[in-house]
Amino acid sequence: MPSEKSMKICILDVNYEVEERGGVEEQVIKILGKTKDGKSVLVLDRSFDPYFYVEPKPGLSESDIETLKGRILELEIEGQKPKKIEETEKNFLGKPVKLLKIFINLPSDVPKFRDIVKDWSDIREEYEHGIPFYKRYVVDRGIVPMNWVSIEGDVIKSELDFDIVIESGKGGIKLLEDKEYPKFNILAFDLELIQKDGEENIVVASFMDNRGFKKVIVLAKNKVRGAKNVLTEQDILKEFMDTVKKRDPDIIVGYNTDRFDFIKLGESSEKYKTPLILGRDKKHMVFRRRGRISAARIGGRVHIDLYDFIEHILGASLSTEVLTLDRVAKELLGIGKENLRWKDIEKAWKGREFEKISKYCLKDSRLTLKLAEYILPQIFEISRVSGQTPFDVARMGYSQLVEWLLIRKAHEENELAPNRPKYDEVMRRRRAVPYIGGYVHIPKEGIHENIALFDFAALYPSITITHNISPETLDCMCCKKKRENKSNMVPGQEHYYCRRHKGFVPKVIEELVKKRMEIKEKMKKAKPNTVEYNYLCNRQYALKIIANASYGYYGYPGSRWYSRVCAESITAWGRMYIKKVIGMAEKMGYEVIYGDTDSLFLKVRNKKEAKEFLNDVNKSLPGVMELDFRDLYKSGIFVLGKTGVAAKKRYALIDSKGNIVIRGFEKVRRDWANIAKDTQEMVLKAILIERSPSKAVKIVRNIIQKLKSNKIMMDDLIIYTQITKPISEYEQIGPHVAAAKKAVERGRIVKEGSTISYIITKGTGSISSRAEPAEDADNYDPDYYINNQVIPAAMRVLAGLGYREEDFLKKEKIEQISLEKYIKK
DNA sequence: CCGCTACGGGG
DNA sequence: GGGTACGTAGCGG
Repeated sequence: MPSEKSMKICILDVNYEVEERGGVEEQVIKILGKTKDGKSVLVLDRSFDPYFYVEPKPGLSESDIETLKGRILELEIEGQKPKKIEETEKNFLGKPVKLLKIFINLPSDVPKFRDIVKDWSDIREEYEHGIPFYKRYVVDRGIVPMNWVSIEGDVIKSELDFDIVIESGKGGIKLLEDKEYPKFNILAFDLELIQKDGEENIVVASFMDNRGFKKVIVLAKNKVRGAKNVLTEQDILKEFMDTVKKRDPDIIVGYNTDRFDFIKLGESSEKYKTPLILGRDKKHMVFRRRGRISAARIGGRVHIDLYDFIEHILGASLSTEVLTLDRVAKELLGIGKENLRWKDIEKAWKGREFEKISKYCLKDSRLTLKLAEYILPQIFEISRVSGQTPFDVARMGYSQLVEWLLIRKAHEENELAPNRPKYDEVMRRRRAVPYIGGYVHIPKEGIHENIALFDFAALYPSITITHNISPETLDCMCCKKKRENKSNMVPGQEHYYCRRHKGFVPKVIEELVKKRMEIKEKMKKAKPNTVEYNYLCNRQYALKIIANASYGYYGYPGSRWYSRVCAESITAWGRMYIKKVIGMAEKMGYEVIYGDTDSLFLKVRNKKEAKEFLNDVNKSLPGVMELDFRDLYKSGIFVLGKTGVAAKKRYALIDSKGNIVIRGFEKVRRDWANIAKDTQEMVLKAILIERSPSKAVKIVRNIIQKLKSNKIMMDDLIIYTQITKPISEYEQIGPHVAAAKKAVERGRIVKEGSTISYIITKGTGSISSRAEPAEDADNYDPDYYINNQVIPAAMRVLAGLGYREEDFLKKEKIEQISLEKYIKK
């Protein structure tokens, strides 16, 4: 007997499924929640129907509209007819539009009905047909994930692994004020795999959760200290599922688990015909396709791949440019991985050092858990601001976050969301001539001392708000006649923005910026490192990143609210403001070392001078525009990126605490030989730590000499590249393909997915023709490694110090370049 | 110059 | 599955 009940839950996830009930297919919304006392709750809601809009051709008479409605209602697809039609009116980019809202029985039928009506002559356009059903649901019902709701409904009996399953319906779910989160069970895991006989097997799995639990499962005949040993890979799989079930996590976290660990678990499950059941719904894990990456979904739990979030969102604000678990954990937590290289894991495994690998694996789970405890609160706050589930937030880019927020706000404001651009339109936008971006004050190259960094707080959002930049306020008719536009003309352009009506996008952004200012005020009163302070900090971070992304969204080719003119207007005003500040600095006699878009580096004598400058500037800035002082750096080098063309952000600084801040130098990828990676690292260190460009040059010359005289180990010359399709399918024979073909001719197996290692050897012809599998190569081409590997890697750093390629190649001694030359006194 | 191909994270 | 969502760089031709 179902019993009626009311409860409060914090919503962790929303999803939907199609179920068969009495021979009829029916969609059901599934909400995952958590009560304050730690119970897992599944809420079922069958009261929401999918729909989309069509806009009849303007000018149709009322009877024409009635006929149209009748024709739509008579449509039939596989026995299904539209449920009903409502007439409604919404605003589309500032103008009212009459619409028909067509309700459909099944979510997957929406595109089918839309496909039929899209060619009808009495229909002008269809809208909001591409919005996933569960997203439609949360927007329309005003539900915000990671917030508390009250649920009225019937508790039902269930075989599933939830503490409570409840059926609710329309009006049964109400949003409450946000409060502290309940305590979630968070389980981190990691796998180790070993390749043997061309096959990859899971050999170790480790877990750690936020309730003091840890576990390692190892494939080994004998007992391994600190681990549970099992005899087969299938046993690892079973033990893995058992552990998840017993620990019953709300959130499962890992690092790169969408693209690695869950794929491997899935393959293993297939190999042993063992269904991979990890969810409270007792169903098999599924991959949900999301463009380039598929996301592993586990029913009734939230799988968060921290790497996905770091790659899309957090990475931009880290100083490391390499987003490995080791580097990210070092930067955020101050602890890195066990010092064990990839190849060493294999060696350790072959050497039967099971304990060593267990420890290594468990350390990764620990780092992942600690990282999750740091990062999840950020994801949760972004969920609250954007209205998207943590599962989606962790996998979205900046543009998607802005887009879904705008879609939600559009619904609240009775605005129609513009359609996504079609593929051809995206391509057209992508190919369009780039517009002028931020202003770059060409760096004074070399080494400088005492540099103060200033930047505008949220320059582009402030401009968007101050100048009311929105597609529907652009060159509006209402201001044209009255000539009110004069006060809001884009610098250097013939466009203006409305001064009478607030635009949709600026309104949304202003709300974010105002909320952030309130939070910033609260933060001043709160004690650092308390729960309250950290929460405020994460909330302001969420508000900041979404507000800051709004400019990029106007110019993002896939954008629904794409407006190249708006994007151009924002950068035009941005250039005006930064130039104004640079002009002021110069007038006051400061040397401007470098400036880019919203920031500038000034040479100052001390902090006091920097603060005085800041005060003077801020007195002169209008409205919400504000310059901030970031830090005073002891020294730094500035480098022009690509010479001639756009100057890139490349600089390295030593801050007041002695930390090195590097921008734009790193990133030599794995398809480069070790010799190139190592040379670049040595060059950077010589400059930043020893502050000796001449030593850096000597290092490069030294490596080149060694390459020429055959003194470099072959191992350091190997280039690793993956073969991503069957070899016969390659149209272009790059070096890695040529090497793979040779390996195959010699009887070795190179499949799709193998990584081929090769060396470029001496001889004539193209680079490809001289690529030999590493194990067959008995010589190497010094010129290739000098010109295509070592010099380009070193030049990334040294180009800015005035060196040219020839300087490394000259036979004669290069003139001594002293450090003094680069230090501005 | 264009178009194809790969990387990223993980092991 | 109301699905098909990156940005950049090297190399061959």
